[in-house]
Formats: sequence, C-alpha cells, structure tokens
Amino acid sequence: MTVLKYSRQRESIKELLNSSCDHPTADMVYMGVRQEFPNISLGTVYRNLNLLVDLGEAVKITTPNGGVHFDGRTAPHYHFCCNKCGEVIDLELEELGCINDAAGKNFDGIIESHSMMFYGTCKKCLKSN
Amino acid sequence: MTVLKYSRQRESIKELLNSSCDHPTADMVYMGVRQEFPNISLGTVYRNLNLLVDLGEAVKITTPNGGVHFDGRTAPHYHFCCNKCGEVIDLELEELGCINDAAGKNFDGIIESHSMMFYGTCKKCLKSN
DNA sequence: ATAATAACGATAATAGTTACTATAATTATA
DNA sequence: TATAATTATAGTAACTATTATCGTTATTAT
Repeated sequence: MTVLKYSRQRESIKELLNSSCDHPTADMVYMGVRQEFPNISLGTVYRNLNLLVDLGEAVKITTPNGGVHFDGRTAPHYHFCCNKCGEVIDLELEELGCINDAAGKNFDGIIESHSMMFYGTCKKCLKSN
Repeated sequence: MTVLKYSRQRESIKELLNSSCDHPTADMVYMGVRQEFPNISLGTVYRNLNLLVDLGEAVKITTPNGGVHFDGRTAPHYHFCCNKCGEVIDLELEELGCINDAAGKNFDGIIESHSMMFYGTCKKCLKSN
C-alpha cells in the first residue's frame, strides 16, 4: 500500500551488491557503504537489504554456520560454501529444472523451487595448509 | 581431549530426535524433553544438540527464514520447507551422488558434499486456503 | 568409598536483527 | 518554486537465538 521512494543509500547498497563478486553479509555491506555514507545506520542497511530481497532484486543466502549472505545476481544459480573459511562462491553448474518434479513424487504439496549449496574446501584454504 | 560422559538428558534428547518424524527446532526439543526433565536448561538442550551434530548423530537444517531445525535421521536425504508455515518435511528423492563432480567443473577447490532444500506450499497450507 | 571430571541448571552475556522515533529527504501538489 | 504529504534515515532501544560462565550435581575411574 505504501509507495516506494528513492533513496541514495538504497541505490548505493544495490550498486555494491551488483559490483561485488563475493557475497557480502549485512555487516560487510555496512562497512562498504560507509565509504560513501560514513554515518549510514546499520538498520538502514538491513532494511534495504530485506527490501531488495522482497523486490526480487537480491537473494538471501543462508549458510549452516549461521552466516547470512546477500547476492545481487538474481538469475538462478548454485553456490559453494567453504567449510574452513565460510566464504560463499558462485558455481557454474546450470540449474536443474526438472528436479522439482522428481522431488514431488509421493509428496502431498506443491514444489515450486529449490536451492542447493555445495560444501568442501576452497582454493585459498587448500593452499594455506 | 575431554572424554564423553553419559547423561540422561542427552539420551532423552537423542531419543526425541529419533522418534519424531518432524524436524524440531531447539525450542521444540526443549519443550518436548521438559515432559521428562521438567527443569532441564535450554542451554543443556543447545549444548547437546550441537554435540550430537558434531558426533554425526544428528543433522542441522538451516532454513532461509532463519529457523534452525534438527534431524535425527543422518542418512543423506533432502528436505522441503513450506513457504507459508515454515515446516520442514522429508522428501523421498534419493541423493544425487554424481552432482558434486558436475558442480566441480571449472571450480578451483574440492567439493565434498551438498545440501538441497525444496520450497513451495505444504499439504496442510494448501487445504487451509 | 573416594576422587576426578564431565554435565547440569541457572543466569549472564553476546551476536544478529528488528522496532521505534524524531528528523531529513523525496515526491506530489498548488 | 514553495508548500504539503509521506517515506526513508540515523540513532538507539529492544528483541531473539544462541553461547559462555560458574557453582553444584551426576557419572566414571580408582
């Protein structure tokens, strides 16, 4: 019901998400955007990140260790999460479209989508051993 | 280095996890185990749930809305999470073994495992509409 | 039985996130 | 362009989930 209004802070957050190839957490976004808006509030970052997710302009990625990351790339793709450092990395594996139907066999509900996360050790952590 | 000692509370938590077909949160486990141990501490529940996960006797399931669920079924399988009520349900889809290799193409790291979560509307929520 | 040590219950502390409120920025209207 | 209406912000308080602390209790070894 309420109308969306432009804000420079939100624009900056969106730009940061789209330009960064890593998948920043809310706190990382906060630190990054503070370069441009030194006294932006952490609450503003959270509010806008959630808003962008609701608008479909960003994706929320939850990792098992509790970390929540954000991704400006909204086209469906899968992620890798390093068991050692927790970093989240894009994978090139194309989305498995038919798998939703396969999962729906013998299931009394509607399956619309899925997310997949791969785990292991990233390049950086392999080296530092 | 420290030696594991038996505790009746941990046994009760393990039993509850194995006997329940739903995937309780820490708080649900807390409420359940209180039937048998009325003054068990929530901290004890958390400590033991994490311990069981570390021992490989339980699995932690993180959902995007922030809820953390636990599963006593440790054999690899996939889950469905209802977008409306948040309930987590087991799926019968057998694990995709070869997909780890497929995901590892053009990836400079080691992929060891993956987790997959399906989303949509559960049977119960379909009815109540 | 006694000693050693891990686990417990109770509670405090922490981390991540959301809610609140007065002020500032944006948009619509005259 | 000035003014009014309304959303967004910064700053802070509050909240939720989880972990840490610590004196006491339960379990295990001697």
